[in-house]
Amino acid sequence: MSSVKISNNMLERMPVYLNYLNALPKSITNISATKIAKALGLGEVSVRKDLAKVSDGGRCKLGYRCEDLINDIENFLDVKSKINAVIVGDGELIKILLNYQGAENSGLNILAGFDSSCTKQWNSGEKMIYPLEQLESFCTDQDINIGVIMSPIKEAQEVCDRLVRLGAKAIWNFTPVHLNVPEHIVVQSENITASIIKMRMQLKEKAEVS
Amino acid sequence: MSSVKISNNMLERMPVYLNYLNALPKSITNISATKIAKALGLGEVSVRKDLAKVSDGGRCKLGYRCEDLINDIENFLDVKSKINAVIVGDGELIKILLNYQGAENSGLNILAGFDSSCTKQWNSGEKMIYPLEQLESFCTDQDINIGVIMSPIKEAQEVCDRLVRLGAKAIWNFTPVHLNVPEHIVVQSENITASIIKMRMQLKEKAEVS
DNA sequence: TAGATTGTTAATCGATTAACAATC
DNA sequence: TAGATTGTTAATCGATTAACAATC
Repeated sequence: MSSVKISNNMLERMPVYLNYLNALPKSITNISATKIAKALGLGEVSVRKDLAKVSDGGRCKLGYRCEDLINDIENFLDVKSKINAVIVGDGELIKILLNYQGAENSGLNILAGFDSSCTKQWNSGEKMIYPLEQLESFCTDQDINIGVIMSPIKEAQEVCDRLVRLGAKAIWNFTPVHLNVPEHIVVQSENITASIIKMRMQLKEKAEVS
Repeated sequence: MSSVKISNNMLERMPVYLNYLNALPKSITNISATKIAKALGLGEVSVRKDLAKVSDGGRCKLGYRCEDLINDIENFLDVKSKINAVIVGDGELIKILLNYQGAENSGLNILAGFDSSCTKQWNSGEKMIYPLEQLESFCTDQDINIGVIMSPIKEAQEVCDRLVRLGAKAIWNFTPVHLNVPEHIVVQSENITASIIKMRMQLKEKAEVS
């Protein structure tokens, strides 16, 4: 079950709702789709449809109980079940993601980092960073679901191949490189450059209007 | 002119093309939409339409001259014209973006960083990081287009307000907070949590199929 | 001419929005 | 009852895909 069909767009809105709901003061116990829509600048009907997909706690006149809605969304997203990840890349970058609270909260359990330019293991806050050579020996004992790639461009594809070989089912790609993977592997690419360009184009459009 | 209408999706594909083309070996002088589509796992017709929107260099049988196509895309995206940005947030995070080459290449000219938890200015590689108090005095001399927010959640909205007051026309938001801004301000939010959840859901779907 | 390619026009698909009925 | 809200059905919009004509 749980096979409610969900669009990518809806999926991206879910964490936004969750974040908004969690930030509400404790004194607010009920919330309507209308209010959420207005607060987040979204379409009222979109929000209502989204919420209806993940919760049946909606009551006429009252809306949803905040607590229940948070729970329903979390259940739907299944953030409580942890999945394992390792990060490969530059030590400083790794350090930031390793200690990023949001990752934990989304159910991502980052086990360790691996830096190609480091020769000794070191402790970055709570988690360890090892030399890249140790990737294989570390992973064989572990069940790795997600491999995070923050490597230099030239190493990205090779690192990707290694992670896939070690059993990663998904690759979270922070490099601008297009990664070639077997068909059954999920690739999620973050594209900082595309974000900058999107902003620039929007700025330009607004400038043209005025 | 230049008012070719462009969808958000297309805009996101553009930097991907650019990156792919730039990575091609020098020996390849011509490339077809078909080949690009195959290499990047995109629809053939999509790519052809995208390219047709930004370039008229397509030749039957030959495709596009790589050099020309790169040029046409760059022109379309207008990455050569620089726009100014400042970053506010944690020093270590700032440092990474400050020295990120991709930002420069996309025409983003980051002037400086501002850290609420630092009391003295320091030099992070090429650029300076100042105490947050100095944001106003620094910006009044400068023409700021984009304000980048990497602050702790609690400070995000306040920092946003300050940046808007100082003339930022766009806010690049790396916090999970929904920012309230005047209507004419562009907000681009990066949502790490949404990315994790998207990956997780895709993994789950694949698991269900098999 | 045949084949590879471009670019366009029409068809399909999916997401958002509008309209409305149902309920407390 | 009136009003706020939910949730659904139909209409609109936009993007992708399919089919095809044009060209070198």
